[in-house]
Amino acid sequence: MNGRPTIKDVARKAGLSLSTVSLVLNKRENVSDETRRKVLDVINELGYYPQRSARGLASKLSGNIGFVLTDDHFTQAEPFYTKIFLGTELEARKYNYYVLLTTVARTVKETDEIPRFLLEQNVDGVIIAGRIGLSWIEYIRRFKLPLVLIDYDVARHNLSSVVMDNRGGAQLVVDHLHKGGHTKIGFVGGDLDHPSIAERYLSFRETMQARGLSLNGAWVQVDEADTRIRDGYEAMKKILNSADRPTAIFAANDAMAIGCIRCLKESGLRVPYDMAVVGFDNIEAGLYVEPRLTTINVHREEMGELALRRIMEMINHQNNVVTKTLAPVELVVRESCGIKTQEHGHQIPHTFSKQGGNHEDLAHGFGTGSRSADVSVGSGGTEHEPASER
Amino acid sequence: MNGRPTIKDVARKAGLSLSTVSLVLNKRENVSDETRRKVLDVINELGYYPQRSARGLASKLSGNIGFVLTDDHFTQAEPFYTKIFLGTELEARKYNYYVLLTTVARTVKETDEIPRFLLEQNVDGVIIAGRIGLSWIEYIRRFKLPLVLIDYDVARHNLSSVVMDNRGGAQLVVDHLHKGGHTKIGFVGGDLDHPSIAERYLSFRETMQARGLSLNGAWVQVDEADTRIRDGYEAMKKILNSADRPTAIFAANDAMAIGCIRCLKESGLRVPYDMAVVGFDNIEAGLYVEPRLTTINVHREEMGELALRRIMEMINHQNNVVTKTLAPVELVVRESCGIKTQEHGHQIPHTFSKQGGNHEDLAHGFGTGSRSADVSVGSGGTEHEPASER
DNA sequence: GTGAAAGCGCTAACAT
DNA sequence: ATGTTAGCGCTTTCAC
Repeated sequence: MNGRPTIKDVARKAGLSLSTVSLVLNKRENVSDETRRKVLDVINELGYYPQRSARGLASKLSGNIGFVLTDDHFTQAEPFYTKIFLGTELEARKYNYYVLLTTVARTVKETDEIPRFLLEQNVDGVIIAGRIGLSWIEYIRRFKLPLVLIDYDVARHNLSSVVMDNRGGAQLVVDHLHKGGHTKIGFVGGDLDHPSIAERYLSFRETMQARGLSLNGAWVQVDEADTRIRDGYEAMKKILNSADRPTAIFAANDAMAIGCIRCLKESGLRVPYDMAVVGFDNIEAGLYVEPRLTTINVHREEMGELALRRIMEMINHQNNVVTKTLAPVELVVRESCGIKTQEHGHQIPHTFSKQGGNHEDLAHGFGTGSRSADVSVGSGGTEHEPASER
Repeated sequence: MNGRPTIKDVARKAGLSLSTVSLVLNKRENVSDETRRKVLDVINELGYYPQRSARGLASKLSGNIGFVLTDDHFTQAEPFYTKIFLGTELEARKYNYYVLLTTVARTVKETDEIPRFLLEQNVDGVIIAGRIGLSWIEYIRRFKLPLVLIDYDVARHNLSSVVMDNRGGAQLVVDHLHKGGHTKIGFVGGDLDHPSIAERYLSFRETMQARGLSLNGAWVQVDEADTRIRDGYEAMKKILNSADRPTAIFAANDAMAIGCIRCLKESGLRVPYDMAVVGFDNIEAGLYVEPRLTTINVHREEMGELALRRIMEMINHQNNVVTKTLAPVELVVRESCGIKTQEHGHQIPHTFSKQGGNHEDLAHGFGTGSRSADVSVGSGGTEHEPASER
């Protein structure tokens, strides 16, 4: 931490004043090209880097962004939020910003620790990722810092957010099934309080109607308490009880879809031949069910990136307009939707993103011949196994 | 970011000087109790918090620790390093330190980005977690910052490290199998360049000898290129080719153990009845194989904690003695080792309808997502149930 | 376009 | 035990 060159050294060696060097450092316009060159040369020669805290103190900006995550989200096996964080971090480098990651309990309690970066004015903006207690959002708002939510939103708070295009995704699913010949499509959901689930559900209904497909109440089960495997299983059971059955199920997320598949298998039904199933989220487990799950994918890193860019805009331009950013989604076609059945050898329609194949590399396990040829979009993937040498 | 009270305001309101307030802030001894009380009261009243950058500039300490992780480690599904990071972060709060998480490629390339916190003197110490290119270690060493490795070590670099007790773990495994009546124990490994794998292997040999158990060369397969499922599968195949077969296999990690189990099942052998299998690491996937895997667990958060404490010692006391810290491990007994099953002679229930499914907690993003990774353990033999509700 | 000077909010000698 | 006084390394008016 010692003996490293300071801006003073640069100024002296360049035969210029501190302020001129500072202007160059901050990429201001009013510096002659010649001067700029000279300063840059000296900086390079000396291996100079401006020191963070000094900068922060003088500029009133910390150069940090706070990234808040509930602990359960951070440590869950599905690396959803870690990837979002990674996207944010990578993007932040371009702005020479740091991301301070902190986890919190779901809701603020009196006794709880408040992220210190708020109290110490150590961040210029805050990103909150994932569903979190309203109390946290309200608490953090009071600091009057630029704030962006990722993968979550609260209608009544009018905050900027980056969420995946849930509506678009639901539309992709319905259209895909429809094109595949399905007209009797059911929906399985739960926890409609969650904005993402609610949007998927609403968009499902809208798209069905827009395509002239009729909705059957018995095929739509959205009253489950949660959106986990068990809930999907239970919802599927109810649907199977109806006299007339749908030929395809759209599950509000992959966990529920997996539950549906289990239920169908237990009932002796074959997926996708007797019933097609499509999920949402593209979690890794979707690759391990049989048949592998057709689902909707979103580029997680991109979401983190978008949020960071938005925050930086707010910081740099005092631009506090509330924006709702939609991260594009794509359909990942695997076996569970039954469009390309091996029996009939149908082709996969062109409308599907080629990038879907990228996610195949999540494939787990190794081919010992047990798995039939992949029916997937894009190139075959590299195999990937759980942590070996970590 | 404005109008917040400064140390000046506190001093004025308390009728004291700046330095006295500063002394209180920094918990120095030479302040009368009365004065301290008064200052603390005013601080509370004003809601004052010292500002990070100002502190940093004056004290020459950034108040940050750099946490370096290779990107593949960070985003892998097994939340091993995220939990270590979490442990570090939680512990850092106690010291009022921030942890700057950054990911890097495996090895330093000329074109690569160097973690900026090094260049900007924005950290007081660095933690590197997981196996990483030597070039990185060498590069970072040059900054002369306190440095601690987690879950990795490089013999010739004489660095402080926190690693799990690999030798102790291997001993636990051998002793457990031995006590269960096994005397013919095989070992499956690979990539002996990895210090953890090498230690497990060496300790396996040592313990076997110490217990008077003979080693059969045909039962020890450590030449696989890697330590993944596939490698375990191949190694197991070789062992099964030997005329005389062991009754138990100790795999160098869980991935390999899973490979062993697959191979055994394909060969029509029953685990644990025909062959017991024990792994190492306690990865989640070990809960989803059938039978569920007996393994060695380490408290990940604790490892992160220990490293942070060590770094703080180095920073605060200029204590640069090199220390090797062992994080304690524990045996997690499940069905694959056959000990418990034999004793109690019960079947292994493993159906969705009864247990709620192994993937019950895969729900991501939304939903409750609580994954109680409770590892109830001990050679005491407590049965460990996967996180699932009913 | 460049320089001089005044801080930013804190810590750390050094006095008292 | 408390106060005085310099800075820490940078940004930012404001002159010129």
